[in-house]
Amino acid sequence: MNSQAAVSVKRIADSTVRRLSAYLRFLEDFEGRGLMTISSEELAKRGGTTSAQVRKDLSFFGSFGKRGLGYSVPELAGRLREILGLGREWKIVIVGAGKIGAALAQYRGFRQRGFSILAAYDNNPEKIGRKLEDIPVRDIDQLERDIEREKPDIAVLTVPAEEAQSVVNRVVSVGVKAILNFAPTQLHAPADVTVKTVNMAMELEGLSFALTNRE
Amino acid sequence: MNSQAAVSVKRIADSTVRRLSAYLRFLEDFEGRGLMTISSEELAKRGGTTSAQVRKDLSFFGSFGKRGLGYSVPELAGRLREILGLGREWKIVIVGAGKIGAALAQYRGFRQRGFSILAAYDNNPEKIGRKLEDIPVRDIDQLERDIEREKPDIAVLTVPAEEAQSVVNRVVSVGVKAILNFAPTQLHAPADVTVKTVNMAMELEGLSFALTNRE
DNA sequence: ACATGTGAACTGCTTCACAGCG
DNA sequence: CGCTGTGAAGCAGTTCACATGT
Repeated sequence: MNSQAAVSVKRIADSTVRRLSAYLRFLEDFEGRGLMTISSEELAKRGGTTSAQVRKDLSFFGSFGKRGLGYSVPELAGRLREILGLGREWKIVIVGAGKIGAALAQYRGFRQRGFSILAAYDNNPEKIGRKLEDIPVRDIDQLERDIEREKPDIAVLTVPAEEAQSVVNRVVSVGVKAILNFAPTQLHAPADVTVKTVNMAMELEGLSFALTNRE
Repeated sequence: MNSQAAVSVKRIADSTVRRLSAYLRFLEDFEGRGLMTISSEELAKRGGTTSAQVRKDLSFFGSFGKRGLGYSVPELAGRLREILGLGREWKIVIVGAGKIGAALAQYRGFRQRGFSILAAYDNNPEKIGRKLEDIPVRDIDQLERDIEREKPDIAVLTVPAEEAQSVVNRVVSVGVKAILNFAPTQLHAPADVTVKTVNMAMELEGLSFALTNRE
């Protein structure tokens, strides 16, 4: 009934997208083992959720299963890649070539999923001109010029908290619409810019809370 | 009316705890600037939420404000530290001394909030016996023995995805009740063990989805 | 017979709106 | 009067349960 792949008729919840991402990982695992079909129940068990949740998540995008049978592993994997926008290559710049920036630059998970790192930026003259693995470290003064020319899709922020908002303003001013923030600070950006923050301090405090408040 | 500090009468939502953590950060910022009181409205603006949300979040734990005035910055900061369990020192072990493990070992945010890293563990003989900054890298074979002796509160996992579940099983078997997982995989643990996962691949896919599905 | 797809019921987080109190 | 604290209302995400299709 619904032939288009990624129709967001309704607004899709963040939690749903995260689960789709998890399902895709399991499917790739199953694909590697040569399994051809999988049920919502099996997918649910792996992902720590329920079969109804799996079916509901998928139903926002179409009807990919066969009643009485389950889902075709390769087909569903393909559909999920389409839905998640993993069919194309996304270009990334890393802003901040400190410890975390360097670790990310060398993280192989990026490439594996079609994320290609163009460059890292820093203001430290010691680092500018060097390479992280095979990624050039450039002067942060070039940031806007380079972005306008190379049009990266995503900016990854690994600068100190105090500088993060100013970097957001700079990359947004030259058209970046997606930001992955590792600085432990709340960022403000226009509504058409998606910001995801990974905040280790916050996660640790969540663990501290959990350890403290259980009877 | 409610004299105890951290009474979880109701189950506190994860989202609430994350916001409390954010409020504390802002309060520390205000404290540094010598400001003495703050309203729920100001706290909300900074945190990208609403004043009602701030008041509701705090109301789960008591009545810390003064009507017509707002909150005392130092008092509220103290209360939040108490609620989040930041009054004491938490002991951490890092399992996996790869790029990310090394970056975390050197991350100053841990110490600042009272998280003290005891050691890192790896199975690579090249790394065992060395130090990351001033944190010893030990043989992962010692993991259980050391945990039983040193009783760390939190295990941070920076091992490959394939090994993550087995490390969970090992640390849980010797009493660890809180895990911060950086491996891109779904982990299963007993109900009394809190697991938080930081999954960069998932965040990136969330950005990919957002970039793909907007009209 | 079996597993999907989906309206309906439910649960729980967020927002509203105002009473309460400094 | 101003801002907190909080029941009540509203809304969104999850779970239920069953009709549907193979």
